[in-house]
Amino acid sequence: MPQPISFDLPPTLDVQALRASCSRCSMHQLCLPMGLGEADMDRLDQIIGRRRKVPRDTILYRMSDPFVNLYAIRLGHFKTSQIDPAGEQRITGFQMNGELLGMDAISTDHHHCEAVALEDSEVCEIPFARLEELFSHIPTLLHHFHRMMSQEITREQSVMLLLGNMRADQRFAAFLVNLGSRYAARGYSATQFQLRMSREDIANYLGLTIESISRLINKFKKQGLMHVRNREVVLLDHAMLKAMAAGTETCR
Amino acid sequence: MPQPISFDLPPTLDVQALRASCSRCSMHQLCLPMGLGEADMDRLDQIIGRRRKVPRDTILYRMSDPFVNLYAIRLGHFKTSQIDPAGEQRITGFQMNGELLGMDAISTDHHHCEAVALEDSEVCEIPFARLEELFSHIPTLLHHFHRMMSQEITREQSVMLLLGNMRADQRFAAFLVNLGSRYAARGYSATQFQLRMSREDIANYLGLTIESISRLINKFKKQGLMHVRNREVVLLDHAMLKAMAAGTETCR
DNA sequence: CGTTCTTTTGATGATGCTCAACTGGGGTGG
DNA sequence: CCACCCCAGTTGAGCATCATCAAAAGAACG
Repeated sequence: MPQPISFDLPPTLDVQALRASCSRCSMHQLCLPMGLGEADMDRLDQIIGRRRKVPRDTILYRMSDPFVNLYAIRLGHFKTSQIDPAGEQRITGFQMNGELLGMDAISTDHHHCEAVALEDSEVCEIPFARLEELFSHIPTLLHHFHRMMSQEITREQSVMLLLGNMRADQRFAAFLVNLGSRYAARGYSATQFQLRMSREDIANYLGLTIESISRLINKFKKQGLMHVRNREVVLLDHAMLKAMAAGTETCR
Repeated sequence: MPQPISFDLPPTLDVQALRASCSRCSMHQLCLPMGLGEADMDRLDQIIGRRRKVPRDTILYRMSDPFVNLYAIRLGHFKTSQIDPAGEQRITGFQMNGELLGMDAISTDHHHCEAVALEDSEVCEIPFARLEELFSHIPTLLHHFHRMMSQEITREQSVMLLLGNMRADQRFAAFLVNLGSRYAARGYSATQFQLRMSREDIANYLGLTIESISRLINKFKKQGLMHVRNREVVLLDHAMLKAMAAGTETCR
């Protein structure tokens, strides 16, 4: 539910605080400004409209909304979903801070998926038209942007492999290991973290049912692969989980 | 098997003939030069190294080859495949003329998949570093390139939906309809075409077995949805196939 | 403390895989 | 020319995996 607006702070101060600043953002090593000098980072800052708070369960953009901005996640987690041909909501990915939302919308000028915050989050709005203008002046920025788009392509390829071949236990193991490594890249623990998404979201994303996820969690627990308490997860046998994801170890 | 090299033509003439020319290519409405004027098309031509023949079953590039070029398919068909964690070859897509190969390699400077010609084909080699230089001078080209990368992202998303949810008959119907619409975009029949790939490739791509594909073909035939003779296909009830792909019609 | 939503657990069944045998077309060599 | 082989594709029987349905148990929230 929306918070009441507070009137007791001078609005100018708020606007200042809301202005994005890549150089002071902890994510600038992973995010769009990666590898830029101070001067170029400032130029990027100038086009980034504003920092925007996105409360939990809020829709950042909907399917077929006109495409204006990319969004860099400054803080928090999102899920992206599409409506499949049969009319069902299907989750295509989970995104965390430092990642970019909306790249699939470039091709048609309309969003192909819907993005929802999994917790109270913050994004930087990046007007794409202005970003493209900037590219001709900052080749480094352009190149890194291409890397990020390409990375999204390879990410989706690995999901394709997962959904096309792997069995339920492999999928779930791969999911956990993937989350862990992304947290590790952000300086957090690779083996101990909180699931920001519901079991239902996980199941939906992995092409399984919520019941299957529940059973898998139980099986993994019994085998000493992990601890789970509600959404708190500890990966106890990371090596084994990786091997299972790779299909070299099977889970009895 | 490789053809013997012919020595009875002046090599200079060959080189001329092999030079790419976007303006004279029938694919320039779909491919990279879309929307460019003559002058800009010439500049693009200048960086495109050469037109290269790729005989059937030839590997255009392998996984983890260093990334130098993108390839625009001028003629023919390709498949791209990856080795999955379990060590199996898995097909991630089928590409036809006017489409771009290699975009997934940008992120790491190495190819993530292998591309093989399904028939005798021709590609244009596009040195990516030089293409990126050109972008700062031709914004239209840059924008269209972004659209193509974005399109690849949405293509993969739809495969994710297919592999994650759809049942075997839906997958196969979707596969056929998709091929048809791509042929239609190239001025060919949407309902009558030749499969360039083996049953095995189709099965692999759709996350099914070759036996399932065989049974599906039979079922579709019996229901009067299509004719199949070897690799020759006629879609008889296109509407029904589309409905099946969408899941609104079920196949008894 | 009840209500509601999420998660767990159990029983049953369908879908599509595995394994195995068979078919048919194209090429090769005697 | 025919026998043979080889490969791609087809067909059949049995089975594993995971979905479905149903119901209970547990967490979250007012």
